[in-house]
Amino acid sequence: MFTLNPSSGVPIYRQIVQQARFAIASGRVEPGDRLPSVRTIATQLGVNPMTVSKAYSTLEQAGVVVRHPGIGMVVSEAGADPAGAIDADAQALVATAKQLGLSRKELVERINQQWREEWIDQPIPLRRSR
Amino acid sequence: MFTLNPSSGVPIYRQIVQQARFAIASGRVEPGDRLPSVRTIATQLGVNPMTVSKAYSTLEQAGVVVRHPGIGMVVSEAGADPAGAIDADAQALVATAKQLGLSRKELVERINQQWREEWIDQPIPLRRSR
DNA sequence: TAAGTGTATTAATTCAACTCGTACACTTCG
DNA sequence: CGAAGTGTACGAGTTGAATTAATACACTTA
Repeated sequence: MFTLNPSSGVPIYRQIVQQARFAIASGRVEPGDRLPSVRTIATQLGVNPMTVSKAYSTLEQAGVVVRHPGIGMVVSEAGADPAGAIDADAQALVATAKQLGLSRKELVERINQQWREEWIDQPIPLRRSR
Repeated sequence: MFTLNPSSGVPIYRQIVQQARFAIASGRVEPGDRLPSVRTIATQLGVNPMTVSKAYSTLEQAGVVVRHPGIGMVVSEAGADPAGAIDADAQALVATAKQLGLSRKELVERINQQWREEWIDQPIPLRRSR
């Protein structure tokens, strides 16, 4: 379920978080489903269980999964909504914009402009099952 | 023109950048105006000229000011547009959104929602002249 | 009770960010 | 030209957060 890209420079636990999020956003994993156990992933990837745990904690804090003691991490209903994943970034952006006296309209305009631009590098090479 | 807040934890050069930006956004400094020289500010704040230079380089890269060799840093026309100050944040947000498969419309929707919400704490205690 | 969950604690390491000292290239202006 | 003013390249020191790991623990299930 998870694959590491050691040369990417992206921390292991972040790669796990992103791949889990993507698996959910793409519908490959649905609300109510269990994510693989910490030790399963740790063994598979050859990393420490704590590293996986940190990834799971991050997901839990983001509301993507719910911890079920003795059972594992289960994808929450709200977790299926990818919009929640960007709330932190969005909040920071809006705060800065307000501080600078930008109007809501101007901010949205800026977002639209950014949307159109091309990207230099993709964050993580994900292989979509197709 | 500039004041440091040592206990804020915000790096010196960033404080300079932000205060300069705000001075411009508020109209206290206008396009065509010169910013104080590196050494003037360095002496005033008791920091190294290079630290101030780093702040100025940041502003130049952001298009807020233009370097005039032998003269100093001059506020550019485009620099008066505060929208440029949020480009970095906006870019990060858009990148995340795209990666998660959000549509442009959904992203904007989220921004609008954030805009309406109240804030727990203001990022920087700024005294608006009123 | 045995085997499975996730995690608190602690420590080692790494790495980027930040700041500074110094010397330099450059432009202006008398 | 030369003095006095611009900003900066280069190198080094320090610090602090982020990352990962080893180990032992609390908990639930069956």
